[in-house]
Amino acid sequence: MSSVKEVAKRANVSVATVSRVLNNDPVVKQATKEKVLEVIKEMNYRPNLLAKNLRKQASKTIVMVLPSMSNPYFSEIARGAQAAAYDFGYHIIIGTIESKRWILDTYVNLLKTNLAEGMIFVSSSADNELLQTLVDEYPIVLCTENYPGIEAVCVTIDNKRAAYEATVELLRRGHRSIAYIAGNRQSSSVLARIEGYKEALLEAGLAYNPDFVTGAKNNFESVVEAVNGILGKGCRMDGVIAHSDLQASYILKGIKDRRIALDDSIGLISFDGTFIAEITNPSITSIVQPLYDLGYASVHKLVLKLQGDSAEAPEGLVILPHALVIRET
Amino acid sequence: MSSVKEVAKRANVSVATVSRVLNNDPVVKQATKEKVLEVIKEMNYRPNLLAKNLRKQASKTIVMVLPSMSNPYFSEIARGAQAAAYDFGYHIIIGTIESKRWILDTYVNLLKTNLAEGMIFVSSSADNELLQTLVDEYPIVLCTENYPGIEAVCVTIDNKRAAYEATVELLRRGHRSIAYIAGNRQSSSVLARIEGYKEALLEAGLAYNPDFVTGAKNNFESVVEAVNGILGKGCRMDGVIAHSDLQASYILKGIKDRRIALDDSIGLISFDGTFIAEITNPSITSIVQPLYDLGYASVHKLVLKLQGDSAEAPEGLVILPHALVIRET
DNA sequence: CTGAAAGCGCTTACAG
DNA sequence: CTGAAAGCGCTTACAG
Repeated sequence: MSSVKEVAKRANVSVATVSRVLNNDPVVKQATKEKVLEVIKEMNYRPNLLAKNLRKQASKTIVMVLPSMSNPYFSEIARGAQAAAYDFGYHIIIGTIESKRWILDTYVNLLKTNLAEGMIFVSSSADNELLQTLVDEYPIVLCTENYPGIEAVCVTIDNKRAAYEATVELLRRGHRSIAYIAGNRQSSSVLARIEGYKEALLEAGLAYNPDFVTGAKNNFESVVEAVNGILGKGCRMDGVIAHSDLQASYILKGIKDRRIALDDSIGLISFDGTFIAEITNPSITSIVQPLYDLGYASVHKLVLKLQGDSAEAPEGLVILPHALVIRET
Repeated sequence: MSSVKEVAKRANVSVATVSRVLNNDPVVKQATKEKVLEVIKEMNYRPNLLAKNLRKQASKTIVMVLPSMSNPYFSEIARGAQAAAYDFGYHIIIGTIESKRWILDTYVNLLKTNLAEGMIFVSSSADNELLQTLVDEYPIVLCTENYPGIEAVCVTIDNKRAAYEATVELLRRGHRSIAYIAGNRQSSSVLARIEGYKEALLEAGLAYNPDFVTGAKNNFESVVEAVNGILGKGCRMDGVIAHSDLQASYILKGIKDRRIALDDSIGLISFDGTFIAEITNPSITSIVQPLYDLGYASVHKLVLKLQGDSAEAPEGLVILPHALVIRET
């Protein structure tokens, strides 16, 4: 209810002075400052940020879009992003796309209507075309998924290396027929991971057989279908690398339900390392991604861009470390 | 970059007319409207919502706070809330508290600085005292968790009834020593559930023994400790009701890891019915909550409040239906 | 060190 | 049906 005007009147100063106190302008005389602060407290005054934002032409708000929240993979990233936004003094709006274009548009509109200053795309939340037009006009950061041809900072892990390590681990255990259940899209991370998988096989003197590689959506039926598709080609497998913990958990469930003709003693390694990998039976060996840090770093880079700190202006790839954690599979 | 002013100039009308077109004021002559719309399109003009918000003294934004996102329980609620916000033309900021007071304060500040118009508290995201002061000043809706003495709409399920049904199911199967692993706090939902559990026992002619009831935090160690706490009192149990799917999954994990001296053939029923209950082995029988609907309805009620539609002004409890879904435990 | 005044980009009562 | 003007609550260059 109260405004700078009323505070000014009560404190016997001008609105300019109140504003200066509010913004910690060191030019204000100590005594004046104290009086104003006292009045502010006494009136329980809070500045109207709607006005401040308009005047400063800045919302101090960023948005992060993710495919969904149902996978704990994304919630961890969101958690890191939230912490970073707070640390750097920004508001953050976290939205899930759920594969619906109109939802994505809602968030993009925040940018277009000045309600947000920059945006972070996690995983494959948008297509190349949209991304290109946005990158030209607004500060954008990519998290997890790089887009070929798009000139934007991308914070991710070394997917190729990680898949390489997972494959090497399975080979080390003596597995020789390793299937790769990839993500749905031909995204850059999927491609990089398959590269790493391939490299490890070749290094071990094994042939790369495309029949052992297929994609699956993030639901039980699709994963069962994917594994059975490989099996159906007459391929026998003794190891599997899965695109996510969730996918791996579906494989275990499929095996248990006899929907998949495999034994759960199969070598199984998944990406992500969320708590999902720990609550299944058997628990799943996985490539643990630094999810919190990926979210945090993405926001950090975006803030750097917003503040136009050209010295630290981030460009290109930011690679964060992953780790292979051995569990029961 | 462009503003109503520039659009007005190009269309040879006043800014007032442009604004009327923007807001679909039917008073504008069709021809004028068309011309303005054309210029808007041609200039690719988007209104600056920072200005509109200030002028209208409304941000068209609501905030929903949840304890965390790591439990899919909360992400489903958030999903419903997001959909509702879109349907009713509001922006929504979804924040997770992570048990940190400073994070909660961040979101409360959105209210105090006019950046948000109303707030939804999911589960126990705030204490009674804070809630009371907020309810006095702002439109507030509670989701999932009712607070005694706080006069706010609360959207939830019939927790007592649900726990009653879960207990009856276990009794029906012949279980006679049923433990209740509750949530951490003495919240109203926990209390209601214990009531239902108690009622079912008494109806079956069994005694209610407080030794069989204990609380646990949402992590593995705490749940193991809770179950072993009951076991340590010399209580033998053949059935367990758990506060959440996650807790139930920890119990199964504890049994498998031999940290809990029970067999996984134990009767186990959990609350929530998220996908967690499906990926465990064995899968968990649970009380399925209408999570998406709880989120959706919470936003709907809040919007009703904001629009001051006193006819539909919501008051008191809104109870949504739950369902007992039998799985393997 | 402080104040008067302009202005951020909209909307809306008022007049015509 | 349309326009001129005031005003939402701030911040900031300018003058003193």
